[in-house]
Amino acid sequence: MEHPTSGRIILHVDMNSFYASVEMAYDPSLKGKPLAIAGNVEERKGIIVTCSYEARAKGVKTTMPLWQAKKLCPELIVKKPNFERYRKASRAMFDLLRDYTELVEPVSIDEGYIDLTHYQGIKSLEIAKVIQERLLDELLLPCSIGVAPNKFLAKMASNMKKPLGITVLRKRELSEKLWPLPVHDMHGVGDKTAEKLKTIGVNTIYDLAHGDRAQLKQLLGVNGERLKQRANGVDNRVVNPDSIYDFKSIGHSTTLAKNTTNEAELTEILRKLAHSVAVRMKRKDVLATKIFITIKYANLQSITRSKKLENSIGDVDDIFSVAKQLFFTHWNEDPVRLLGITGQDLVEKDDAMKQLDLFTFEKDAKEEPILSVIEKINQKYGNQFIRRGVKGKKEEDFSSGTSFNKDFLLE
DNA sequence: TCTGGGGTCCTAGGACCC
DNA sequence: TCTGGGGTCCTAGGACCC
Repeated sequence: MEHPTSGRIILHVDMNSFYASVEMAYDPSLKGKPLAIAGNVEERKGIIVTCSYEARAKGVKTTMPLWQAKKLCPELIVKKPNFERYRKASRAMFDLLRDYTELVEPVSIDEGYIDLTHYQGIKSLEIAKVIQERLLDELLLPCSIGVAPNKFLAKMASNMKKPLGITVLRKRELSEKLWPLPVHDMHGVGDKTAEKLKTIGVNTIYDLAHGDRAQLKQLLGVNGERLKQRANGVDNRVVNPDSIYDFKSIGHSTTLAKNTTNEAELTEILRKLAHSVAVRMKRKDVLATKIFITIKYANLQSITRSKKLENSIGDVDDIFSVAKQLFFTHWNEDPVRLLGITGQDLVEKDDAMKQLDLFTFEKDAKEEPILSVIEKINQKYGNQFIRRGVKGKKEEDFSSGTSFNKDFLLE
């Protein structure tokens, strides 16, 4: 019998500067200009979330404070994020991918894996080209695609040519295409891990691929062994279209306009956060068995404190009461910069009533006065871009607005 | 002159149990 | 009459990703 994870063909589709591209699709006059999406600078949330390639050319980067970006690029056009738009564009994109296979796994709002192993007739590279062209022609959205025998290599491949690249990464090409890269470029290796690896002389992916297994395990735990495997092109994770239904926590947090020690103010923020969490839990028909709070102080140090509950809860008042108790037990009375509440260990409240957030009407979402990308496309091409749903559930009108469980993930 | 908000997975120590 | 060894649960925190 064939091994389920051998000889596969996996594509990783990664949208290029997604939020900025969606804004350009809405307003073509923005095309070719340095554009950044950033939060509210008055409320200290003015960091760059995404920016166009024209802005990147001037040195503007994700997470950079707005003032710094403007210094580098005075003509920078700045827009606040419009998540409703991005979710619509995201759905259109995944629907387009589902024209080729049901084996589509969204990993965030703007990227996903598809498994073409059993695709009949056409070469995978040809399909990648068609997908890229269609996303650009029909949705006006550019993407990069990686084609490889597993998820890790597909992810690394999609990253190799941006924007609008297609990269095929075969096992036999590892030494030439993957191994020369610095180990920090690997998906799963951040600053801390790269720093640790440096101490044992691992600087490139080649070094990691040939590193001592026991030494890596001692340094990084199970992650060390896994990273070595990945560096050698081994990754057996399957493409799972149902992973979007699998959520483990629901949380909200907010950076305050000003640091504060005012108890009434802090209590009020906790109440609002509890409300947001409760609304989303209710929408997904789940209850939480564990409540977490996050407190970030002025020095940017944050702490989390949690409470495991006897009975799972979902009601605003219950969430608020647990969060408030946690906060006033653990708060050191220093000025607070950020507060967050998260519900974890989620259980289904009522299976029969369960509604998947992906297809749920969002009552509090504002209607958009201007036409969405999808609506524009549908006017132009007819309704061919509203496609079948997942698991036989009927789709609702796009204009109603939709939510996506990995909705606020960034680029 | 500064660092958002949404997540996932892993580790580690202490309590507790057999 | 001097301290095994395996397991689970709870809590806190680190690292990483988009």
